[in-house]
Amino acid sequence: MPVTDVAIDKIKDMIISGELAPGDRLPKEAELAQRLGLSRSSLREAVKALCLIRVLDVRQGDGTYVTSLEPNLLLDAMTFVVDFHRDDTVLDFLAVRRILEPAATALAALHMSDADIAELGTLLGELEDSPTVEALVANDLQFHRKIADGSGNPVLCSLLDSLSGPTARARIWRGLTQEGAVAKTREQHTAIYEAIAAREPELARSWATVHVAGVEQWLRNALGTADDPTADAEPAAEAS
Amino acid sequence: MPVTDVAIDKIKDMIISGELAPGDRLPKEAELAQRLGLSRSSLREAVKALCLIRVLDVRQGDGTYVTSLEPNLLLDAMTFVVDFHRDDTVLDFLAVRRILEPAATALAALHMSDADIAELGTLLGELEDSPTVEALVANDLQFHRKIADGSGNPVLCSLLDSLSGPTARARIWRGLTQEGAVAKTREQHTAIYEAIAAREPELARSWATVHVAGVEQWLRNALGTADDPTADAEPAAEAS
DNA sequence: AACACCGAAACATCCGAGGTCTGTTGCAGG
DNA sequence: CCTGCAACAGACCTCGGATGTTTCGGTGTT
Repeated sequence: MPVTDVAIDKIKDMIISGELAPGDRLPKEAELAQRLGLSRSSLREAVKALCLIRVLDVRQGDGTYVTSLEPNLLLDAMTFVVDFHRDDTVLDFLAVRRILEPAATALAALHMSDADIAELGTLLGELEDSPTVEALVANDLQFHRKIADGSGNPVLCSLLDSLSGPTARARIWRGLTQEGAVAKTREQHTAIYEAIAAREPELARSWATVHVAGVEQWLRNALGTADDPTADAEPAAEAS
Repeated sequence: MPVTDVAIDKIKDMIISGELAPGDRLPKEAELAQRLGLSRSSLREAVKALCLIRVLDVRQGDGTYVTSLEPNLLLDAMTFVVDFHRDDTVLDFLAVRRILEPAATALAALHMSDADIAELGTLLGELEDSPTVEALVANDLQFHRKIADGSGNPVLCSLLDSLSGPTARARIWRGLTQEGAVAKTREQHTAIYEAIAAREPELARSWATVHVAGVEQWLRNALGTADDPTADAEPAAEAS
């Protein structure tokens, strides 16, 4: 095994064993390199790799630190991974979201504070009648993120965040807006909000299921009918 | 932004744009370095990072290749991330698994082939009466993986695989065996298997829920109930 | 007390020289 | 003609040092 990989494991072990706690500073490059028995160059490769997945945080002129290691930070790295999956496996990712989102929404109906619910309502009102695609995406993202956050489970929240990341969403929205499904989506968002406000987890879950399934159905038709993206075929889809 | 990070993005873009397809070989280090406008050392850091998350695959003496980019490979990297979360957030991870596992089991009841179901049954029979902890963990892992795989959704499968990774499991099992819950677990596994074999998705889902919830409940008690105030403080726990 | 300057510490980047592994090529033997 | 072995070239691996940049903290001036 390459020395760099060994170094990655060593550092990982140092963190897991508790020798390095979140927020701690690592020994300086030269020192740590000697201690692990390799050159600075190789050590830097290891550090860079751990940096990509948000385990370490290097600050030039200061030092290298262990991050907070909170779930949202680490799962965040998954966004990067999801970016690599575009057309082919989008439906698989969406299917997972269809499982998680209703569950998160139900949990949110139980755990969200009144203040957070109020903010959720504000969010709905902020959207103009004819919003730009960018505003729409941003609002949609915030709405679902707030609900996920309201589930009280940071892992679930981060996971959903990664799945519905900014990447795949824009394209979907663009398509949806072209078919004038904005109104329907807004209705569903409102319904989800009201179910949460009424503290009705099962109702919230159902609306969330309907909501995600609608997008899924639409997407399935959009890229399922044929590989030809210009084929708009059935405008139906979406919901019913 | 550091040149290395720029390089990571550049390579990422080259892959996403299709310039580099899965399985393709990258230009040699020196060449790519010049093309991206940085030194070989810095490029190597970028490559190493992308290697950690299974996007690239370097083979000494041969060259650097883009991996298949299949979901299982990329999500696999999440196992590495999950390893960093031990005692504190295990329950959050388990809660997510409690959402996904029943859904996957229900899907498996619908989609698994008869041959795969037969293999699942074989797996159950392979376990001895008084297995070692290692054998138990291995068998349990295989059982759930096979079901996840049977869901037909590779993303869901990989995600579950990461969540129930080998790390957190061993400890849980050790505890469970000490309380003699092995028999109960085996019963539940059998029930799940029979529900799948009978093609009863809802029954399979319920058994899976019961199964995971049992582990969750046990773990919650084992770790100390004082964590979640909303959690029922019933001493009920898991076993009978 | 507030601000500007300066130097030490630490990371960022680059370079060039060996080392090691892998796939291929060419030759000899069957 | 096919097979097996050995040498070769290509590509990555590792190293250590030199130089640039950024940050932090101490110092002196206003």
